[in-house]
Amino acid sequence: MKPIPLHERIRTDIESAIMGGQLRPGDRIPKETELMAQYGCARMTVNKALSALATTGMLDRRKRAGSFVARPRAQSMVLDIPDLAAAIAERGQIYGWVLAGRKLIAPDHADAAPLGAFKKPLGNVLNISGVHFADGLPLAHEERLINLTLVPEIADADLSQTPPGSWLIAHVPWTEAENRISAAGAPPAIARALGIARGAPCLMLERLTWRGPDTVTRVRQHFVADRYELIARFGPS
Amino acid sequence: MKPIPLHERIRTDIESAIMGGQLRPGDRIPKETELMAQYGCARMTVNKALSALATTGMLDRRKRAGSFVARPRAQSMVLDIPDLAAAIAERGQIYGWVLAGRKLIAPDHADAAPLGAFKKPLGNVLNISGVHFADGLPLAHEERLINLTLVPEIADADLSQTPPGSWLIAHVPWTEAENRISAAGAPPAIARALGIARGAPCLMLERLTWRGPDTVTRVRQHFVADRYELIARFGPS
DNA sequence: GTCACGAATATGTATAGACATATATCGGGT
DNA sequence: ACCCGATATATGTCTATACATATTCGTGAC
Repeated sequence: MKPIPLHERIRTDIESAIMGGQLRPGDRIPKETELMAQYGCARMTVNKALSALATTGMLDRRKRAGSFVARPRAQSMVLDIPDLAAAIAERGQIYGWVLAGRKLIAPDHADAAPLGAFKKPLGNVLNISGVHFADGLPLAHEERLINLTLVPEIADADLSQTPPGSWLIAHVPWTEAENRISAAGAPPAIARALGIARGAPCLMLERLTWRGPDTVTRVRQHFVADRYELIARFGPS
Repeated sequence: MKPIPLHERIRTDIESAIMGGQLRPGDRIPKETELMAQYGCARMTVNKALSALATTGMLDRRKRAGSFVARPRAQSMVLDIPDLAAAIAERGQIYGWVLAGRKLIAPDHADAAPLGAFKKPLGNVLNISGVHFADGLPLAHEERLINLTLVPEIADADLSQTPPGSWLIAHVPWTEAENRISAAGAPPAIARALGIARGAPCLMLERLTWRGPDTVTRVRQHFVADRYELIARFGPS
């Protein structure tokens, strides 16, 4: 039917032995030559399997000592932060975006500060704000700063049709990003835009995106509390 | 000085070409035989580099067609969800835990339902609630269900000293976990425990942990809004 | 023109061997 | 007892080769 590659079989064998508890953290697993004999294959094949497990952090390999089951490290999970338009469409709702504000900020203005952390010569900054809708209901307010020096083309984009996040994801590569996730009461202006009470609980997502040493954009999104959640998973998808 | 493995150099070369924008999504990269000539090495070495890039989702490889720079998929980031005790200690604060409630729930009770999703024979369930403190200030309320069938030893643990999360992370391996992150207004009981107003915004984290097909534990934490945030990063740490 | 089939091609998997490198262990000297 | 260096050992990297497999592409039949 489907011939599973041998190196993959070795990998999953060990993986499930760890998952199932037969191999516990700190335990030593058979050395490459032993597995090689056990599976009747070349060492490179075993090595490929074990190297893969090592890079995913499931094994700890030390020369001369052997390979050991890694102790449960910091619980790092994969968090999918999708493009909002795509995420809403995927869950079968109709996406909408209303541009509320668009203005240029001089590089020395206080509001532009978050983008200027690394490199001195900062050009003009574009400030965008608007609201994301799902099935006509306000879902999130977004306020964004965009470094025009790095992304001059966006000055010509029609951001009343395409939300800036979707535009950027399709046009600008980035090398590094940081998301801060917290909760906050809705500030008056945002509460008004979202049609909720002042101080009503919101999920706040703040993302900074860099390309090399330069900050590309910073976005701050306020989600209406019970209309959105982020999901982070770990394990066999 | 530092002999960097060749396959790693090839990998980082291509990686930075993508990051830097010289290679754009959809672009085709040189075929293995070309890179092999360019670096003067065997194909296996090139293959190792490209396979690694493919498994991290940076390349899209198709037989006969070639290797292509992957389009920016769902922006998946690494979210560190640390043990609270460790996280608070790390940021230089004094950690505290107060156990508020501890009771057994019969397997057929409605409250035990979240743990019984997969496998029928569910034993007793332990219900724990308490509050985490940082520097004496309430930080988070926690309510947890623990599957006693999988973790019978915890019945004897002193959970008034050690919070259940720290105990579990040290004693129980898990294979899969899911975190849901949202915002919510504090319910009355939790608001009272945290010393905040009813309905005050909270960051809510709900985590389900499995071992194989069995649910190990479910925890629901309410963080006081301005006292905690989660950070997810992507890129060169 | 279009559809089916075979050939060309890029990647996928695997092998057997070689040398490199880090380090745990064992001796030996003080 | 302690420190130090030699040695054995397990992994790390790389090569040259071989065959498998999935697609694309071109060719030819209809």
